[in-house]
Amino acid sequence: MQSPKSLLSRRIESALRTLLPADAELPFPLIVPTQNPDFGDFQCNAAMGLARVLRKAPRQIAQDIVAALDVAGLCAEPEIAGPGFINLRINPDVTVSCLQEMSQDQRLGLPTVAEPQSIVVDFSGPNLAKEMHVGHLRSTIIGDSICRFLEFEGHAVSRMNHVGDWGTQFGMLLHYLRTTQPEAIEQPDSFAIDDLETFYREAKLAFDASDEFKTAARKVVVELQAGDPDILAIWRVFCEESLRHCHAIYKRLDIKIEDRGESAYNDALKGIVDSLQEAEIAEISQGAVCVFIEGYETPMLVQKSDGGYIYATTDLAAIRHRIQVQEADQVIYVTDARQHEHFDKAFQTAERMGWAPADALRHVGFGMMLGADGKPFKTRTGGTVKLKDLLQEAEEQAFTVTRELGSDHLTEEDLPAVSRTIGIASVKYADLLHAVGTDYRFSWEKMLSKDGNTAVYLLMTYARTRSLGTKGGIDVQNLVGTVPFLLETPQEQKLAKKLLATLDVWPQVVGELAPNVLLQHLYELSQDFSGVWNACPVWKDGVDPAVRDSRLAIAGLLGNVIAWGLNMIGVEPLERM
RNA sequence: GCACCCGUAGCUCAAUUGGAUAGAGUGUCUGGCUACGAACCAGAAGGUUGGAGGUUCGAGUCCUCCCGGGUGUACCA
Repeated sequence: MQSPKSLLSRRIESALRTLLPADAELPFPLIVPTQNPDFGDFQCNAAMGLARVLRKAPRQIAQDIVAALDVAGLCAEPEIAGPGFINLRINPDVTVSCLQEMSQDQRLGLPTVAEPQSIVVDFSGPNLAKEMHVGHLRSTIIGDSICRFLEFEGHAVSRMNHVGDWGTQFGMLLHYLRTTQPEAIEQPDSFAIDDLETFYREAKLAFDASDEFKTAARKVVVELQAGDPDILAIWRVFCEESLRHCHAIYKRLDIKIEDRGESAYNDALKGIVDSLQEAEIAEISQGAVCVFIEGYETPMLVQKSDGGYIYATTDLAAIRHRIQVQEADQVIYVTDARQHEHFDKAFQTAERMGWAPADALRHVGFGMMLGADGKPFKTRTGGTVKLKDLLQEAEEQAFTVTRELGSDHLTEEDLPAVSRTIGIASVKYADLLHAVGTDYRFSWEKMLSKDGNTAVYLLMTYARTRSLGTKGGIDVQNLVGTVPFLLETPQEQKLAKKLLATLDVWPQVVGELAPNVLLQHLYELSQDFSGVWNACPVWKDGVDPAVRDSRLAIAGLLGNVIAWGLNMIGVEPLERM
């Protein structure tokens, strides 16, 4: 469906076409929402920009635009202000009819893409040698949310877990496993490591303590790379166990992802290097095979001087595989921003080699999670925070807060499940609320605070929309799209316009892969609804039944929007809390 | 050294990609539950957008130079 803004944009576009040469590019954006309601709902700033092109005074151009503009049935008479702003105020009946249309659509008026693509999203990607830690949190949460965006758009999304399942540290781990738990090889089903971190530490201790161990560990690496069946079997046992740990986390976070480790590309690595050399894109320098890239001092190494391959080689192989074998139209990498240079180099190289079309590869780099002191988030003793501990802590704190505040809507038995949801939702929300690209400070206090912009606020708003009908025995969802909207108060009108703005915000969210823009919008919606809640009674004596129905329907629609929005960040709303 | 990112209210963060008076939350102050969820709402105070130039009708945003912080920078990922 068309939002009021897009309806208006079309009219502006027609008006501008009459004033500009046929081949001229239209100014962008045609209109933007006003920041101040005194200026109406939308404003067109095109006149100022066209002043030079048309060699006319901007205010005169604004008048010309207004003269050519047909706003019949859409908005009030445009007003020209300041240097040439054109202010536009949407007719109330347009708001109502658009809201009606939105209410009747399962997708809330949001379209699917005309040409669905096959898109690979590479995210999470922990190293199987160790336990998942906070460093994987942002990639996992942001990556999942991006997948949800693209899936909702109608794309075919492959969620790929490019786990670190290869490399020298596996020699140490596998040899340690072989010596301490030989029965694991015979009975892989019964094998389990309680704590990967401890296991790693113990293996490292053994490695450092004994030259014999070191030699054996290095031999294991060689055998592993040579494809020795016995060693491969141990390797599989270990990787599967480590992956079980990962998927326990994913399950807790309600995240689906498909594992495809680095090792899957082993057989392709030699071919990658050969091709690069044949194409004379790679050359040998200081004994290593390197790709020099314009603008960078240092090359990207694809083969070490000892003949070994490194992550750049694997990433190139993965790119080629994803584009050529998986037939992806697009590959999106969600990793921390520090890897920007690496991916820039890899992407440029892949494009030059014809392994990926231009603009098919995209790196979404996120900032670091910092502690209250502004330094990387660590435990009190300076250690790495395990992801499972962080989630545990979040759930426990949510439990405490939930119980302290109490609820007339919950029984004691509801508490564990509800607080788990709140805890996990809070972690996701606090992360995605921040712009992806920048560092942010992690704060337990803010995240689970009882007031402010938190997951709890949105969840509570949703629960309130759902419970609003109970007093009259009505399910508000049944009224959505079936009763007329009567927007009597300023609060309701504001909320109605904001609901329609969802249609305009969404393209930006998915275009920029910016969850924070979505959450900002949902928060504003919730605030506007709270305003309605306090100003517009539903069950008070004397409320006109038609007004009552309208108010219940708005609550119902808002609930649907919040539920949808939370779903886009991987949060399932609670009916009661 | 070179490259990239950042510097916005006491604190944590936004700012529709160059638009009008830079916005939220928190904290501080004032007020509000016989109406349905107060985990809420209404209002007040709080700013030389690190600094200096420049580009133009208009700059937090673009260009140059400083200051301060972070990250990367040849065989880890």
